[in-house]
Amino acid sequence: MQIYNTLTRRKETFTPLDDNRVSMYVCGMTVYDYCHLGHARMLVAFDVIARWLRQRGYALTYVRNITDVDDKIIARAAENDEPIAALTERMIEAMHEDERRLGMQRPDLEPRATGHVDDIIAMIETLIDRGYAYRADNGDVYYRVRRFAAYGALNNRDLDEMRAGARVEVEAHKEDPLDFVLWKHAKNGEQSWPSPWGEGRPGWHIECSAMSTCCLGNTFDIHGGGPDLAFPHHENEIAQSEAATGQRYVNTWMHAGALRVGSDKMSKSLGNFFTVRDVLEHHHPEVVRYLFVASHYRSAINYAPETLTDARRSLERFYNALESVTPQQGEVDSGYAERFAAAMDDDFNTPEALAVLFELVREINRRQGEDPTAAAVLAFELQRLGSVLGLLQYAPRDFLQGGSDIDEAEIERQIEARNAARREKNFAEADRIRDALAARGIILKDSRDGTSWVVE
RNA sequence: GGCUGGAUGGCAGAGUGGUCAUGCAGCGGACUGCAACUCCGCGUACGCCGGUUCGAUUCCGACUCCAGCCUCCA
Repeated sequence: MQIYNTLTRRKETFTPLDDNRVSMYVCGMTVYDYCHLGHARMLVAFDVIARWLRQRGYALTYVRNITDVDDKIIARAAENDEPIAALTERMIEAMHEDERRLGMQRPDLEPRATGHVDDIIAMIETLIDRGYAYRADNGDVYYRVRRFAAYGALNNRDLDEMRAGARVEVEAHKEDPLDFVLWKHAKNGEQSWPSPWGEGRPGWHIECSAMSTCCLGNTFDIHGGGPDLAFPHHENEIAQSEAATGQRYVNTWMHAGALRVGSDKMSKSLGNFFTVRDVLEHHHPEVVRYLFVASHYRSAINYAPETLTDARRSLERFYNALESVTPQQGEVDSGYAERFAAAMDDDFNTPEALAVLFELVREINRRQGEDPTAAAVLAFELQRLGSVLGLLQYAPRDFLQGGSDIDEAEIERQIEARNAARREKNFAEADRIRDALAARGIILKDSRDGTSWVVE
């Protein structure tokens, strides 16, 4: 299997540290608001990656953290006038619901920052002991970036050049503008924990170092995250962990591509985001998932509401094929599965894998007439491979008819009336009924077995 | 300015040194009472300029443009 490694900027043959066991840590959400589509894109990307690693027979431990202590959480809780824990619990629950609806498998572990404060403090103490961190006179603890020689390796950055262009605000307590905070001293009654440096709370970067090491060990196989985390977050994690343990931190770094809106990245700070729950009001969850899987996980996706309409049409092709056959297990040409696997083995090339599935669809449709059994067996294969991507999980009829509050019995009555008219060769009346339904977005499909309908 | 990545047919989106991506949309045909679904067929796509090569969209170099990161962000 080949995986693109951000660290080396090339595809590499993937070899786990421990035989067939794979350890993967992905940076998750800061839970102060609902997930938006950009988050969903990243979550789906790593869901597919996790699914394929397991499909390939690896015993995967997938860890994704939850950041439940942070400036924004504190600010939002104050804004809402609610306790921090109430806000974070609410958002975590919402996130899980979004995930469930998007057909995601849950990570094996979801450590929370607040549950690992002791580990965080211990790691900071080690860093101080080793000279990589210092307590400033205001009670903050900072990481001494220049002390870590390899700093910048993940992003191919040179410290001095960064400094030249840096718009780092003057922070009087830092020894160097590049230093970043490990422990923040508590200000007037903020949520805080006792520490050797006084009451305070962890900085953002340290929690991931502490939790990943805690869950997966000093060195593990894969570390992933969104496109905007490579710098500085992941760079800082490497600095913290390798300074603290003296060992290599991560072998393979993976970053998902951005989701853009127009020409901008979708982000909370730009305010141009669509929440997952809003989008799911109008679109089937699998359509959203298809949109992401139809692009390679590393490339940017330009989101516009129309892109989901296109995605739906493409998915309909799959479901149209599945609707007319009853999938059935049996001997099947392994060519499709092999090409599908080859695509997925090549850095999780889902667009290529989908192309194989579309070819499978064509063969199913072609065979239907003369060899229904072969078609049924191929349909089973289609569903099996689709499920690896988390697709084709719905009953075809439900997918094709879904999406609105329709009175099915009433539709059936209309269809019966139309078929009666057709039997009497009263095509004017038959067409009138069909057009009336079409005006409501309901499309009829006549076949040998009768008339079915789908929502446009 | 520095660092990364990108520019493929109407749109989306893979890929490759020399016959095919794939999907949507479009066009022609088949099926159908007519449609829808489906099937068959069609469209001289690879940003620009050089170079290497028998041959480059694919390799190399320059250029133009776009995006992300360099600050909290998935």
